[in-house]
Amino acid sequence: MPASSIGTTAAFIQQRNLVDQVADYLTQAIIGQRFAPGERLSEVQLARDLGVSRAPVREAARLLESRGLLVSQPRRGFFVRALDARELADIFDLRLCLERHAMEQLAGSCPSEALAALRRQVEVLCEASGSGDESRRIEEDLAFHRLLIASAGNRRLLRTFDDLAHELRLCITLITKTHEAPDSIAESHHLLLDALASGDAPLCREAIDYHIGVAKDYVVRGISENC
Amino acid sequence: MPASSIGTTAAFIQQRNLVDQVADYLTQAIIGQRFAPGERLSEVQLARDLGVSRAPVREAARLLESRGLLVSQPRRGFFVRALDARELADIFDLRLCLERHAMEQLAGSCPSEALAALRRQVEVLCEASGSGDESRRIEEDLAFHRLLIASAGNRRLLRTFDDLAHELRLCITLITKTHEAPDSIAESHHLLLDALASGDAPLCREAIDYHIGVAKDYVVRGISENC
DNA sequence: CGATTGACGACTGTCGACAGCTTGAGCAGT
DNA sequence: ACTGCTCAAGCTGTCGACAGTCGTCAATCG
Repeated sequence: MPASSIGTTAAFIQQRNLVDQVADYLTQAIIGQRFAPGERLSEVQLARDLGVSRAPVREAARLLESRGLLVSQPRRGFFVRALDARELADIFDLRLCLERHAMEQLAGSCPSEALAALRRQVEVLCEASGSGDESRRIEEDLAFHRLLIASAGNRRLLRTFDDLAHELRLCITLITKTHEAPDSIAESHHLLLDALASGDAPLCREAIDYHIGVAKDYVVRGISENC
Repeated sequence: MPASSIGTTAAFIQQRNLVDQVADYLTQAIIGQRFAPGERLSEVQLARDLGVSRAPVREAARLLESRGLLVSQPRRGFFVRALDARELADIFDLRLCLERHAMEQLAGSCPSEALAALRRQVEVLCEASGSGDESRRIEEDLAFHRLLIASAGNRRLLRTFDDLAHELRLCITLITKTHEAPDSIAESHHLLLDALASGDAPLCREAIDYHIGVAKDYVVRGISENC
């Protein structure tokens, strides 16, 4: 979805399920910081702007609420999620919890196809990292970690990660706006591959702990400096 | 601060909300097996039966979908979630992931008040277990594990557990309908307390692994025999 | 001058209605 | 008897409208 089309709001709503389109629009607008954190969103105004009725707007907003991008107050409406340092730390702690579980499970039995797929994704990520397109780098990074979780074979775990990924995408994007990400991030995924290949569970745990720890420090420090 | 006053008052006031009432009704109906697994639910018919319009029914159904009690297909509507053995195993695997994380974290630093609160909850659970009220026993059991997660201090982790708890409640209730739960279950929570009190991380991990493993075996075996 | 109250405006919660899609029954043809 | 088609009924997706509620701000009172 080209970022330019978001500006022409009414034209953008033309193709699929209205709810999904509105949800995509809202997601992009929040990620792109076109709504300020904590800002109140009016259903009627959004509906007017997008040229649809309130029903799909309301339903899309509930969807984003379940994804943690919006919060609602009864009879007051929806507000853009404002993340403080503590919530951010909680998000990365949960992320560590999920990925550590996947890593430890894969340490025991990681199918060679899964490892190969992860290796390919790291290559894609490194290439995206060199392209200078920050948004693409973030997506490929998330895609790698999603693949890691998916390789563990637990669909419910994957669903939980996908839920969390929306919040991750939000805070990572916000930070990247003001802080350059170090180039070493993409490369550091090789350490995860090495740990998986070794089949050593404690090493896998150590690798993912370090990896997520670095990312967490990077984001939490960025937030603390900004606000 | 008496937890009862604030909790019940707020709940009572928000209960005026039609969406929440419909959600409660649907939840109880699904848990109580008044809808068959996989059964299609018609928005119009539910609205007629409950004497409300489709809007709150639709919104409540989306809420239950996000909780994993319903699934939706575009232009086809909502269906009662039917759990197979694999999904059940996935649910308990995720539960282990979350609780293991909380236990390992608490092993390092478990405030004495938190440990005391957990101890009290185990007593409540044992008493409920002896009362013969299966529904109450399940709720007190879930309450203990919720308290365990909450003690770790990560709100995002707690939210994830709360989401999962609806699915847990569903499958545990279904199993309990046909299979008597062994009395030892309530008592076995003491092992978790002992592990926490010891402050030994590997012991904590071992304790929760065993505890969730027993519960998982109990439920998965029940499902396999039933279907 | 500060606190209180009451009216105004905006918004959410809820409702009934309509169009297009899905489904299943019934009919025609083989 | 079986397969394919038609069509009617029911359903979801979406819409516009109304009523009750909340925040705001000015007028009033201590």
